[in-house]
Amino acid sequence: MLQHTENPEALSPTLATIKTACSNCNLRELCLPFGLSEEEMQRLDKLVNVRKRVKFGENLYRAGQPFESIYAIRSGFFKTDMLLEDGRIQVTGFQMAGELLGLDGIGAERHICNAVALEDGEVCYIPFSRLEKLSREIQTLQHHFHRVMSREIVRDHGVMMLLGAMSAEERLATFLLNLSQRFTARGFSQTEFNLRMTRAEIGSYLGLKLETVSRYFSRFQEEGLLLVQQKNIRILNTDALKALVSRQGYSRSL
Amino acid sequence: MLQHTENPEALSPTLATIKTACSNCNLRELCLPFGLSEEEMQRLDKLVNVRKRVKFGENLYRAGQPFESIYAIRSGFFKTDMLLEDGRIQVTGFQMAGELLGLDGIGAERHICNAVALEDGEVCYIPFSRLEKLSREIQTLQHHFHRVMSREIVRDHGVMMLLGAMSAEERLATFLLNLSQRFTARGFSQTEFNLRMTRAEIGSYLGLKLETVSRYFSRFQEEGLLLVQQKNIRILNTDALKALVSRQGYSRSL
DNA sequence: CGCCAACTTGATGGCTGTCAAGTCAGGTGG
DNA sequence: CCACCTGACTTGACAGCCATCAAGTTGGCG
Repeated sequence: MLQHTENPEALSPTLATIKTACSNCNLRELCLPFGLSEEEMQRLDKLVNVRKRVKFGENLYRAGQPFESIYAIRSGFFKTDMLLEDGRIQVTGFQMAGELLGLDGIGAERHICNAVALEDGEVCYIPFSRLEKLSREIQTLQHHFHRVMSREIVRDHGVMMLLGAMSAEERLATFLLNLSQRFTARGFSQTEFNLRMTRAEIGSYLGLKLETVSRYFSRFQEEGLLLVQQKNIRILNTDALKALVSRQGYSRSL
Repeated sequence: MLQHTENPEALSPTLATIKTACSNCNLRELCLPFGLSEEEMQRLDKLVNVRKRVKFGENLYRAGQPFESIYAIRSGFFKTDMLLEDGRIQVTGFQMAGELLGLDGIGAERHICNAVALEDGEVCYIPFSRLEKLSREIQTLQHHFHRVMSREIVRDHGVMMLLGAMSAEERLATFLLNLSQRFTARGFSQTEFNLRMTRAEIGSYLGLKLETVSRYFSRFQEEGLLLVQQKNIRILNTDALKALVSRQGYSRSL
């Protein structure tokens, strides 16, 4: 009941062969077409011509598979994760509409992580060699693509900060604020949303165990910061959450 | 001893604008020119025409400064770090010859982290807009640059795995093996090297306190895996270190 | 209706942080 | 040349945060 409350037309008719058009996409300001002229966007349209539905639980790609294209999320919610030989898993990110998946595969021409749908959704295929070709021709596209990759690096550094320098409480507060901000940017409520991932997945991403995640959810609720009902989250006191993250007077440490 | 050697005008092009030539550089197989033809490399030479010395302790760039170019390390050893408002620091990486610095700045046209020299060295300036122009003209260069950025993302995911899923012992072992491997790729000894960074910097990078780093160095030495003399490290048993990292029978966790 | 996965909550323990001394190495000045 | 100083490092004692183990609860679905 809670999975599909926020779909921006995710339930449109049927098959995977829907003709995509960046120029009509309501995500174009968030996604790859950002900043392109009408004519340039139509050239991008020709490149991004396959859209594919991905169902809850499906892998969009798996580590080790040959890399051929990157994916723009049109709707839905994804996670990426990596495995260690001994079975340990690290969730490396959660992705939502307008974000790109698959950038990790360019370096080795092989996907490095797994991408799994956490709810039904749709992605646009962007064949990478054709994207490179087009971005040799359209400077704006080239530059924007570089910015997207760079921002991914910056995001990862933020996660390193999270994992390396923050307490469990701070990590969870940061995580919630980040989700809130990204939902807001997509026109959803700033204060209420559904988590698509389990406590264990949140924990893995934040370097914590699921029990710890659960405990801090409960504590935030006791303190009146949140209202938690399973996967439904309502933020009651954003400022207090923010204050948790960069608490003053904390002993500065290297 | 290290903090104040920073030159107040470290970033002004004081000196030594030695003429660089990628085509003669012994790092060209590691660095940006990888895979280029003679003629293409000469075009890259024209772009990468400023080389700059950076002394121990100097900032190559600081968070917040406008982004204009990326830097290829010709010699020396660097760290990058980020600050939180409350003063906490996270070291996000250590970089050595042949690696690129500054990729984080593309997205916001402003540097996001600080880059500091951990020993005297030299970097090549690569003005970014000119690199974009040239990579619109040379497909090989474009593709190689994309691979470099993608590999940076993959490296960051590896660090997330380190910080999120590994014990202190495993983190330190992984760190040493990674350094060893990178020194080897540069023609140095696989088993003996000098750490350029302090225990505190290692700790920050690994999400540990300096005392913990020190303790595990001592323990590795007791167990006959390492020989540690201050910053000088000799690896005595590489296989045992590797075994520490992916230890069998460890309870698999999500 | 009953099962199962996801989640919550409690009790306990261990890893790593914190605090505190003390050692070591390198650089400086007498 | 040596005493001294300082920053880097080591080591010990102790504490606290979070992991682990273990029930028990909830909600969705067959």
